Amino acid sequence: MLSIGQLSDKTGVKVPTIRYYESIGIIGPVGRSAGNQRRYSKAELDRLRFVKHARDLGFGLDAISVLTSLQDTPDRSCAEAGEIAQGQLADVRRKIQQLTALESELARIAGGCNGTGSIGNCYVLEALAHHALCSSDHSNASGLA
Amino acid sequence: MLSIGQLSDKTGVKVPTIRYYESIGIIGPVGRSAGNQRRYSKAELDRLRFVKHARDLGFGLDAISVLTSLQDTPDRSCAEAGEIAQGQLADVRRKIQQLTALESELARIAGGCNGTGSIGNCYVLEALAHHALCSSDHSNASGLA
DNA sequence: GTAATTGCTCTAGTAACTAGAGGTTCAAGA
DNA sequence: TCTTGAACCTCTAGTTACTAGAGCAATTAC
Repeated sequence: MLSIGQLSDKTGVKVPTIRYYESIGIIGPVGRSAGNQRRYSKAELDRLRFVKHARDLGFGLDAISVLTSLQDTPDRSCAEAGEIAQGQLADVRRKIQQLTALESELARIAGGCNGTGSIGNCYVLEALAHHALCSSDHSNASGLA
Repeated sequence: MLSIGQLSDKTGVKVPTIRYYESIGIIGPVGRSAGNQRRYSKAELDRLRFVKHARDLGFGLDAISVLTSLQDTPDRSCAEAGEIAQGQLADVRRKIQQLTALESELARIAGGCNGTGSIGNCYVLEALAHHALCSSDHSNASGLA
């Protein structure tokens, strides 16, 4: 049996995060020691590793909830799991596209400043003030950074 | 003079967001009508457009605060504005790199499921359970999606 | 046995908004 | 002028996925 600190070391998930996951039901409540401290078994270690891996791959906690609940019903079709993964892949691809557009815009804006001018005629501030100077349309791209 | 709704229409920034920006000082408090409703001038329209454009480019509100305060001191060097833009560019490039690594991993995982199997031997769930199946190291990539 | 570490619960804070309640003001038509 | 409906006001709370801190209890190593 592992303490919460040992579980944290083995998974790379921080202790407060583990407690947070328990509080929102991502991982179940777990047995306690005589002194009320959490004790984790191998099965719970595996589940947390699953959660960690999925988080690292960018899955939201809601999606992870669905995936873990799917694991508990081995007879159902795996189509749902496939769809979630496909959705996540589509998300990532969309974000890459938007970020790539932003990158070229930002490179142009940042490249226009050599640091020697004064604010009064700063290209960076000019460019930020006037969308017309932009080549691509990056509206609705917020929430990416 | 514009009402908050007209300002919203002209900038694409939603009404509650404008009030939120005012509450945190991103845009200043503004004149009011006899009935206590906000009234905006051309200068305030310009400032909100600047904020919107910078947000669309992924700048955080903290960075935007610095940039707008720079605008008010036209004599200072523009090096600071340049650094902020370079920092944002570096951020975007780092995110693109991480997302690209995630993309190939996810494509492999999602591609392993044709939706016809059952959960018991689902490749998606297998792959999520075992980091060892991954070719790249995507740890610490969370917070991207 | 004692000291250091680790654990416990609870509250509040982060970014950047969004949603809703409950009430007021404005603009246009009758 | 009156009325109606849209737009406005403030305030609180919720969102995602955690993180930080207070104040106290349990465990572990020496």
